[in-house]
Amino acid sequence: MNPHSIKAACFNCTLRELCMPAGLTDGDLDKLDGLVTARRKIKRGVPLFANGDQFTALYTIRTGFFKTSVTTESGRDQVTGFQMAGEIIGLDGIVGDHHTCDAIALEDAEVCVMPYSRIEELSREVPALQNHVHKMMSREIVREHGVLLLLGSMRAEERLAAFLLNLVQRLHARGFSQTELVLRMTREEIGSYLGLKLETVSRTFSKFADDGLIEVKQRHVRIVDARGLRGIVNKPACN
Amino acid sequence: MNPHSIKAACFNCTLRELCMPAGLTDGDLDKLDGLVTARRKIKRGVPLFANGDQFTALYTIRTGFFKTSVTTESGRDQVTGFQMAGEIIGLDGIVGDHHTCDAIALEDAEVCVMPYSRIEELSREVPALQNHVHKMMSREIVREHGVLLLLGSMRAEERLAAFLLNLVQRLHARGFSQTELVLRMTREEIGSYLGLKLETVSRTFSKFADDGLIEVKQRHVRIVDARGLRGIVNKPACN
DNA sequence: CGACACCTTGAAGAGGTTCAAGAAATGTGG
DNA sequence: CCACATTTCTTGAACCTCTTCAAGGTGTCG
Repeated sequence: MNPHSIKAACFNCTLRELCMPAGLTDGDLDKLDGLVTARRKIKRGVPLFANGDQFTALYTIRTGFFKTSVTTESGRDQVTGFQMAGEIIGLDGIVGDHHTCDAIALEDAEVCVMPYSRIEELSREVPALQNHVHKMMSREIVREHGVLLLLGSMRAEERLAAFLLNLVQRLHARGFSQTELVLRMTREEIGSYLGLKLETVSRTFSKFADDGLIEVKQRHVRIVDARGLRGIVNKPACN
Repeated sequence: MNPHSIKAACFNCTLRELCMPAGLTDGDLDKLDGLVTARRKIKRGVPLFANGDQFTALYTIRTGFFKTSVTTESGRDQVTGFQMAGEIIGLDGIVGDHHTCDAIALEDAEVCVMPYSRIEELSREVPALQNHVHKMMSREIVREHGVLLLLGSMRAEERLAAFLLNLVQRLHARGFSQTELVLRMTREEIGSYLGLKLETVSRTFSKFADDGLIEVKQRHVRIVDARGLRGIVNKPACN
């Protein structure tokens, strides 16, 4: 895959506004040629990188769906996020030259490989890229703040409602339905992310369905009453 | 406060190895002159910045102790971290030009103000600084991964043990005792951070004391059996 | 010294987990 | 293409951890 084809691909990529800084000049775009050195296809279930792997690059998801998770020596396991097209993974590796989490494809996927050394070089030359990189990292920090809030202060129903609304909102931003979604992950993975057991996730789905908030059939979910879900997340001002 | 005095202060600062990149040349140090434009004293209980404040700078803590917390419109509240000397706060503000959390001094404190625009400029010129900034942000992301693991998969005793060990380890890295510490935060703030109620925190402290793991007298804690605490955190390989 | 914030402890209750069994979907190999 | 194995999901019942509510104790600061 030669650099030229990559450049053309970035230029024409429908995801550009998701993963590239806005307002780049043509000169900037020329310089950013070579930021993405390769594409990589990842089969479902396969790690893009794993805990302990040498850190060399950040990855932008072109297609597919990933989960990231951390694991302790004692076998504890925590899903830290689910990532979809246009989102970046690998930021955890910068600090220690090695990745500290696993990134596993939940469906066949393709990513753009951006060697970190190039990111460093280019962001010295292109302030818009520099700013963009900083914002990506800051965004990830703020996202995790939200998850901390969820894990630290919400009950099962609130967590799952917030999770569904977040997922569907991100999918909608990518042109998918605002009301229908297909879960790419198992109940257990949802549970790990939300700090719940898979049985609790399943039961809560059933309860939402009983209450007429959603329709669930395995991994297919239809949001029937988004307002109702939002009510569940926001209402309890009790602390 | 003139730039020269700041430069001298950074140069001589005992915290330099905590908050500055290692291996700077004299030329680099000259360039980094002007990174810190001011110092700011913050009284206990006062916010350094608050949710919604315009983002202008990052702050390195010189002395004192902070907590950061996020709040929702519905009044939900979550402590996202406790920060001590040499640590940086404000990274949450980069993505949206406004801070999304509160940073409140838990004791009288002093911070070094580093305007973000200067950080951007200087890190284009000084690769060591650029790398350092990236690492700081990555470190924060990894730190939060750890908190997600804690909140998502640990029980009360495990959380509190992990919390104490983390605190004492960071204090030790700053030259304080490995076994004795004074908590700067209330039981309620610890509880918020750990996703527990203050009563549970209090009870768990008492239990640790009964079990001979620690001695507690209000905010004074003495680690009697660090190995035992580590055992609590690591043992349960059940998931 | 008195007011206020903070901490401790008990008892009852709720929410989530655990264990268990069965159903539904998915994938595999013949 | 079907049968079988495997994974995933659902649901029930008992249990346990943490929360809630309540009261009293301790420490701190003006």
